[in-house]
Amino acid sequence: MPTITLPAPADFVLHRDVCSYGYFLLAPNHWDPATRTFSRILDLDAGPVRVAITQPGGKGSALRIATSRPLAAVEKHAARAQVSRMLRLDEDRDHARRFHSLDPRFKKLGRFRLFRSPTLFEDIIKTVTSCNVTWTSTILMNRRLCECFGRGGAFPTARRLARTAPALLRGRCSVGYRDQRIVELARLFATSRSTLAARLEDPSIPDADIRETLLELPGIGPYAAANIMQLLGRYSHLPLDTESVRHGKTVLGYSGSPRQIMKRVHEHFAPMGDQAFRSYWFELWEFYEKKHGPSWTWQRDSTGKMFTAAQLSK
DNA sequence: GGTAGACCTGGACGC
DNA sequence: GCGTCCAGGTCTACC
Repeated sequence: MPTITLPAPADFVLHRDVCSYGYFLLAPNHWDPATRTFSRILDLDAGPVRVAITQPGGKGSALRIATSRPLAAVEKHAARAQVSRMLRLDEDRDHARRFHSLDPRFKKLGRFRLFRSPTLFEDIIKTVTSCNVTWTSTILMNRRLCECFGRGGAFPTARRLARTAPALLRGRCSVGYRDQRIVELARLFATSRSTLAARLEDPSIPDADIRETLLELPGIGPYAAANIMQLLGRYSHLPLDTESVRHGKTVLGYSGSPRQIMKRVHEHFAPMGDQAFRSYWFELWEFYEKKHGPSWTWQRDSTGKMFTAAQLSK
């Protein structure tokens, strides 16, 4: 099998940094706990390719990317770029230092990277499919999106979804009333990619302006906007949802209405400033891992389907 | 600015 | 196997 290599930052640990956010459990992503291999289909210009990523040399060593077919030089470049985005290889020691100086609890484990998708569009659609549904439905929607509309099992591109009838999307992928919103989002990214995506990924634009832009998009409310912001590497806002309320009650000991608890959770993490989300998230993640063991041991079809609090309470 | 109700689906539950 | 209820953010209408 053809392979390419990708240098990793000195503190990078594949199993820890892949299994750091729920999206590693969503199609087309696949994590094999037994071999500690991350695999998925990437959609490259010349066609889809399956990649299987390992880190044979352990912490800080280069990543080995096995590909299902030989790649031309330009494709290797594109594959490396997509993998780098997914694994946040651009976040280096300075990011870790900044976060761990504010919240030293996670320094020993070295946690600060959060897994994301190879493209911003996939991150946004994954966020939309996680709104107002249980986690098992999110899993199902993403699987069907890849099966029905992705080239060779890849996540569908904006261009593909932009020319999909909403009713077809609903019928095949069980996305419900999100059908129209997903198609509208796809059209925005397919037709104005150069402006919208570039704006959202422009680090020189202040958080408040990015948030405002996100809130104008169909299907994106306060929760989704904050989540997309962390996926963009902006950690100042908290995506507060029912999980946050559960966390506020059970871990932080708050009581009151969901609204009151959310407000207190927000205030609790406010001192972390631009690192608030990382502090919040890894505290939440630690809670899940106490219940189910390290996230890199979770089986996609068992633990991976029921790690959230709603399932835990049953 | 705050709030009630509709939007869909899968899963749990009772019969 | 069927019907009912519930969980889950966003959006719109209304106060």
